[in-house]
Amino acid sequence: MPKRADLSATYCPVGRSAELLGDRAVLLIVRDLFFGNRRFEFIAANTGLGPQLVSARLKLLESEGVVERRPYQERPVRYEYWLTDKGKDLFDVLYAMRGWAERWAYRDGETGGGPAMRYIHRACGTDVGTAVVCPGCGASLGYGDLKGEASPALKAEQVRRDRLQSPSRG
Amino acid sequence: MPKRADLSATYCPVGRSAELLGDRAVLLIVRDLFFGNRRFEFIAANTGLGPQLVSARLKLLESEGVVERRPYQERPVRYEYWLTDKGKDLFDVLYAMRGWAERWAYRDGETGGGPAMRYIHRACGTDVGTAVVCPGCGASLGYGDLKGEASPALKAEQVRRDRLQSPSRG
DNA sequence: CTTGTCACTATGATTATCATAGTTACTATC
DNA sequence: GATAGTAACTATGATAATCATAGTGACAAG
Repeated sequence: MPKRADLSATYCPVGRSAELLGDRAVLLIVRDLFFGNRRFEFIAANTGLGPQLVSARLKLLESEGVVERRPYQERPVRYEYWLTDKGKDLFDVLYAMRGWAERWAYRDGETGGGPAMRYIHRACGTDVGTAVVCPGCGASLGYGDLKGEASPALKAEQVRRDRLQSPSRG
Repeated sequence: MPKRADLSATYCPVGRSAELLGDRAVLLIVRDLFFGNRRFEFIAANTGLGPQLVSARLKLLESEGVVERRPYQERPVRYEYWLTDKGKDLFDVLYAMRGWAERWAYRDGETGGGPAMRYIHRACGTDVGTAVVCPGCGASLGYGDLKGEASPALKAEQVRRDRLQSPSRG
């Protein structure tokens, strides 16, 4: 395709977000980073995206200040990708996307009765469903307030990263 | 590019949403529909997208049950596009995107001091800023609870649809 | 000195997107 | 009644993004 039109030259805030977030690869990578999946190879494996796409998008996200590259070892130098504050602030967007999908994107019983991903309010232990305000205690819910638990179906499909993320538990 | 990988075959709710929402054109079109911009030509003009893209995406959105096509006149038959309940439920996602952009995507003073788009809680009149819970009365905020007001900068750039949307006020 | 790990880059085929122009089905004006 | 709108699209060709697959560089371990 010809160079895609630059839509960031708008005053509309949705338009500005869309320039970055209107991209499957970006969304999936950011999702994985929220899940604690920080290594290049695992991001590529878990998202199903090719390495060039992952590489290109991580560079884009870094240049946008959403992601930060940090070496986690020398000899050989290897990098991990971490969300910055600007990146962590995308939680609301992904959480809203998740809520919409839970309500509309599954056939009945597809996930075995419950949601594909359950969220528990850490402070009071309530299962929040797809709410943005805790139905138990009324607190508003942001990044860090929630503990996610994937359903068995979702867990089964996620790339196992036990080996690398917890090398001592082998 | 080769046929893009189908990522909807996942149990991850963000992945399922991303299949539809990870697309600039989809986001911009849905935004315009929320703004009440329901005609093909105006959507194309206001989003800056070409007619083939708008056509293709509207068909996709219709097949996904997000958008509904309704004739607004016979002779010749002309259609408008309306959000279904499933489509209206995307409000939270776009509102979260807007909030993120307001906080991160503008240089200081770019919009003349305030946000690019101001939202007022209809029930109590409070300017909600980028909150998901009204800072005035504590109610949670969804589609219909808010009244949006574009900043002068944003207004100036939007396609004027006064003529067609209110034909009587000429 | 061969194998393995991890973070990438290179290549070629395929397809989505863009800009521009054209089509269809009418109404309104000259 | 021929021409000029209007609105919702479709057709065409150029270009660039994406995919699958393979390869590279830097090092560690056996």
